[in-house]
Amino acid sequence: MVKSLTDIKEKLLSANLKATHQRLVIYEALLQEMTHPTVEYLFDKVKVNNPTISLGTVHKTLDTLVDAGLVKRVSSTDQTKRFDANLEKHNHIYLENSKEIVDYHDEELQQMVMDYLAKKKFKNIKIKEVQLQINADKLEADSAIEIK
Amino acid sequence: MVKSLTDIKEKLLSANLKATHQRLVIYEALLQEMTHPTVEYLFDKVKVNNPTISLGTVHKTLDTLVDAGLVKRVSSTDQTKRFDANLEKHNHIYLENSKEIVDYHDEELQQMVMDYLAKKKFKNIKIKEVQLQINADKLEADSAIEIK
DNA sequence: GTGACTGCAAACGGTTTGCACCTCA
DNA sequence: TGAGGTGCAAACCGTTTGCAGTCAC
Repeated sequence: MVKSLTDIKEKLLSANLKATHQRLVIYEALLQEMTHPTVEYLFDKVKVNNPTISLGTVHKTLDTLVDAGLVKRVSSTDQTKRFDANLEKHNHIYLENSKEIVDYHDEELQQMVMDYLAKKKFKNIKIKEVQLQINADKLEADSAIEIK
Repeated sequence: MVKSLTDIKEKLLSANLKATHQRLVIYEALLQEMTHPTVEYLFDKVKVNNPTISLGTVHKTLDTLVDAGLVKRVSSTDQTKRFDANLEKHNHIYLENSKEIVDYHDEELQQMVMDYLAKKKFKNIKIKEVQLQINADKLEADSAIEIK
């Protein structure tokens, strides 16, 4: 899942983007994140090894990556932008008591819901994708979550 | 679904909130909305008949209503707060091009997904509810959305 | 009457913009 | 070398805050 710098450079070039140092490190930083970081968070992370990078550049770069389809914006309840480098369709399990957010991949479920919705007659809208938000409680405080 | 002013007053009082004129009209305006309006939108709507109301009051009132559990905040991809007076379990259709968020009730779908998930062996978590996020585009700019 | 609420205006904070300089292809 | 990217600082805009005046109970 984690890509090498060469792979990332490849990705950028094939999206017709110049593979600048800033884009490389920002994209790399986002790929390493399992959570859905804010711009500020990525800025702080990247600044450690790239002290001259500017916050505006991080904003612009992330917007560029989203436009290029390399990265997604996720919706959130705070007013800050959050990003996700995981392009695979996946669902989120919100563990309310432990406040964790776990990814849940399930191709079959995805397909089942899409098929169901396709049969409904939705007028005037074109469905692009569905994402399930599962609210749950973790039963044993310190145990790992096992899915499937 | 749309409540009378007396009902709304009742609601406010039973939540230990003073039933001020501003709260009444803001809550009423939100209850009438199907598309999860922003603060600005509600402000403009309410200002027509209440020209002296202030934007800050709309912000404070909506926060108060959320704290009291009368209203929900919905997550969105823009940076503005959006609200929902519908407390029933339901799914959201995010219309990406028009930036609207529309409710989608579907008991059958809800049940189908819950049944599917019940068959999976989730270790260590207890599923409480599922909510579907449907990303879509509106096909005709000024048309109403018709579902089912 | 009093504590809570409103309206106003200033402050705040994340995002965007404009522009001179720089750099990748 | 030139088109496009970066860094910086100012502008922007939705939200929050502080406070004097007002209102619901």
